[in-house]
Amino acid sequence: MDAQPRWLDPEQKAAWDSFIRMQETLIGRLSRRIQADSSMSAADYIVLVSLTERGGGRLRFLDLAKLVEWEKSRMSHQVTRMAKRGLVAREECPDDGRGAFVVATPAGYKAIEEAAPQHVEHVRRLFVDALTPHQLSTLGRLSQRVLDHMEKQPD
Amino acid sequence: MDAQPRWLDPEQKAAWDSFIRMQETLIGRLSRRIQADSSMSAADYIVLVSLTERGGGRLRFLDLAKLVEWEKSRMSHQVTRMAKRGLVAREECPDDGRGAFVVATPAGYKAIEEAAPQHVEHVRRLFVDALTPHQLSTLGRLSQRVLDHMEKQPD
DNA sequence: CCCGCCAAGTTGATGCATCAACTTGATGAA
DNA sequence: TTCATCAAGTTGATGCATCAACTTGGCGGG
Repeated sequence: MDAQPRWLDPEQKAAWDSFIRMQETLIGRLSRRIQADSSMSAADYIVLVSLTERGGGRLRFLDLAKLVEWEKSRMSHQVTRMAKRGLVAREECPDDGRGAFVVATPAGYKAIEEAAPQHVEHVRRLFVDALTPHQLSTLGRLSQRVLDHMEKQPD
Repeated sequence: MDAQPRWLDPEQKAAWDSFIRMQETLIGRLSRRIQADSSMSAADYIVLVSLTERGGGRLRFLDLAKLVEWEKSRMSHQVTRMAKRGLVAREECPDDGRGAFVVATPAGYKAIEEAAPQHVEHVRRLFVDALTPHQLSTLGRLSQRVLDHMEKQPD
């Protein structure tokens, strides 16, 4: 009944395997580094970077969620945890009774300002420095191409 | 005191951002697909593939963990969950009283045999088909290069 | 006005990831 | 033999991710 599965050919499979292993290793090492260097999680880091650098330290809940491309539920749980640790605070929105702002606290600013340079160093050391500038830009271009392709595809 | 942080230059940052977004989107969509198609998690899938295709359906615990490059604790929890769902079973090791085998059950085989072709189709559709063969092999080569580089780096 | 609908955000349940602490069995040296 | 040590695997605690169900407030039409 079914068509034969169309497996990847050896070259395709090798490329896919390398990509997957690289990506897992890299992300794993970077997150563990963030944790160890700053006692923040990778999720904390992303949220604080977006909030402070792109949102000026204060954003509506859903704007923040869109910025990092997270579901609102994920963000809500995350903000709850971060608020418990004092990295951000929730504030009411006067314009919209349902709404909420997320605000970076001074401790949040301090944490991100300390963590960011270290994180960048690790990105450099593990990733950027592995490639020539030309190779790096090729990898970026190919990534963007895959992204563009995915956006045209159904889920 | 500290040296100025050496931020990424705009080209580097663009490449890094594209890579990160691509990788997150891709992995996210593929895992959700596996879940939806087969009611297995991505973790279940990886374990079953390794166990059946590379381990002949039966492996010592730590061999399996090494194969997928997981910590033993992670694998132990995962095997517990999978055993509860009937995908694998634990068996005692006669040679080594501490040891344990992990064995794929018939249900495990059935699950992976149904899931694998669909998964490959999604990898093709989202990733492989986004690139020309030449681009794909370039991406594979660059990934491998980053991997090799990371292996030489301390944690 | 009021009612249905939608938008914003929360909550609870479940599964996954990680770390540290623990148990138990193998092993080699005195 | 016996003891210290190490290897194999488990367990518990905690935080993160995802899904579905829920609450509350805004909004537009009758």
